[in-house]
Amino acid sequence: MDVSPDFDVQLGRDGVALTVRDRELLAAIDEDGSLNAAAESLGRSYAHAQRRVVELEDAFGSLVDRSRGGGGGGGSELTDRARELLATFDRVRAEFAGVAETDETVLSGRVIDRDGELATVETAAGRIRAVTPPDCTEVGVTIRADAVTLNRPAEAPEPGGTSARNRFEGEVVGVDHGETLARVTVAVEPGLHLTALVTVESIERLGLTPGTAVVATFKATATRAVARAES
Amino acid sequence: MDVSPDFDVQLGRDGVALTVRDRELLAAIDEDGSLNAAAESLGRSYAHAQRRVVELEDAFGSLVDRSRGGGGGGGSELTDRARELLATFDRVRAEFAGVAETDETVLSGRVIDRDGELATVETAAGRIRAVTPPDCTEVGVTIRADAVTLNRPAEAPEPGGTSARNRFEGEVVGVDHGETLARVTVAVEPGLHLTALVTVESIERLGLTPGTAVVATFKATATRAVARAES
DNA sequence: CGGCGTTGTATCGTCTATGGCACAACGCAA
DNA sequence: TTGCGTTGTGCCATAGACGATACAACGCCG
Repeated sequence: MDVSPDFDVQLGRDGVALTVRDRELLAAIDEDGSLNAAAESLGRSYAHAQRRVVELEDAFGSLVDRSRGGGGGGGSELTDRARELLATFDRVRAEFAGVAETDETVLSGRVIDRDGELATVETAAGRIRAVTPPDCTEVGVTIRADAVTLNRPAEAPEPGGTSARNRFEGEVVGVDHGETLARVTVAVEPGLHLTALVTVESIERLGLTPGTAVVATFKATATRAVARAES
Repeated sequence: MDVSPDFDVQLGRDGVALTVRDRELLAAIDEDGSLNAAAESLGRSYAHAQRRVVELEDAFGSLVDRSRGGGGGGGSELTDRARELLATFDRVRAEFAGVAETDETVLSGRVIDRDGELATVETAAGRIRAVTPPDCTEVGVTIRADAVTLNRPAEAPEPGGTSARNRFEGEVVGVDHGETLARVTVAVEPGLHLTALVTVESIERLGLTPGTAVVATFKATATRAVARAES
């Protein structure tokens, strides 16, 4: 169907949400040294920017040290708290961006056992442990490519020795080289592929080429199931 | 600082974005069998709902089979494509929700080597391979708890045998039991903790209690660095 | 002491998203 | 043929977000 997932991040606190727009504003204040110049350089109204800063400080605490009068008329500067806030915003945004970018393999299956948030799902590829919402049996299981680690069969950890609850033996059927990252397609059942995102360094180290036998492992806590329309 | 990350998902296509609101609308149409009743039950205006459906179909193709006149005056029904769209929307949303929920450990460090998207970051815990944006040396590395797998030292995969590029030996210092999931805190350096999200099943299987020696591994492709303010 | 560029504050106009409403078109059933 | 509940369409009202403008307060500096 070819849709592109997109997202908006916000950092919430006390009912106020710091959005991308706010992030830009704070960054511009940091850059320009004054609330006025920041609004100007962003093409926004000073009045609104000022009100917004007050609003944000109401919820997040002191963010901008503002002073009026004095040499040059005054100016503004970000507090350490504001910088910290920007940093966590960027971190969160980077995480989300990672999710939006990396592709995933989706398997449909049926919940055959459940224990709180965790369920065992029977799929065409075998049984998968995944985080599952309550009250659903027909589910789609999504496995993000960056969550799948590939191991040489001889050195793959035994199920009892690792916290990776899902383990599938398979054979590499395709390697899609990027510059430094590569998508590896692993056949775990005839006609059933799992894709893993690994570094080209790993490709070379493990000697991954079509035909190579590998063991793919991924954690139950990194695997999510969602209810599937029973149409 | 105690902020709560939040997000809005959308599925984009041809410049139109299918939002949560649209998802609700389509679901209501599916439920109520008519566009009219759907708008009613959602407390929205029919006019706007109808126009929105047309807008969406402009971008996504046929979504709602609508018929007017006839027994009961007509009615509407979702197409298979619409159902598929809802399913992928839910999957994407579940992925994002997972990211927003699971906590992460953040390490600050310096890029000491770089190869395209991938960089080696020197941190207090050691060297970490992570996906890194271009043009930054002072970075914060974030490691999501659900991306960290714990292994028994004896059975931990050798660096050469796995695609998990990051590997740290440490000692369990805390286990925060949930119902079926648990957060395990691992000290990889004195005073430097890494948290992993694992199932309680794994806790028992690996015998994880404070003092247990473990090897924590996580993939470079699941680890992201972001530029840090050099204040 | 006046100038200057800033911060604060109030008010107004605009744009956009949305609900409210009116009315035509439709097609089956009584 | 009439009634009915739906879809389709146009127009207006409302609310919120935001820019534009104006003006007071501030405090160093020449």
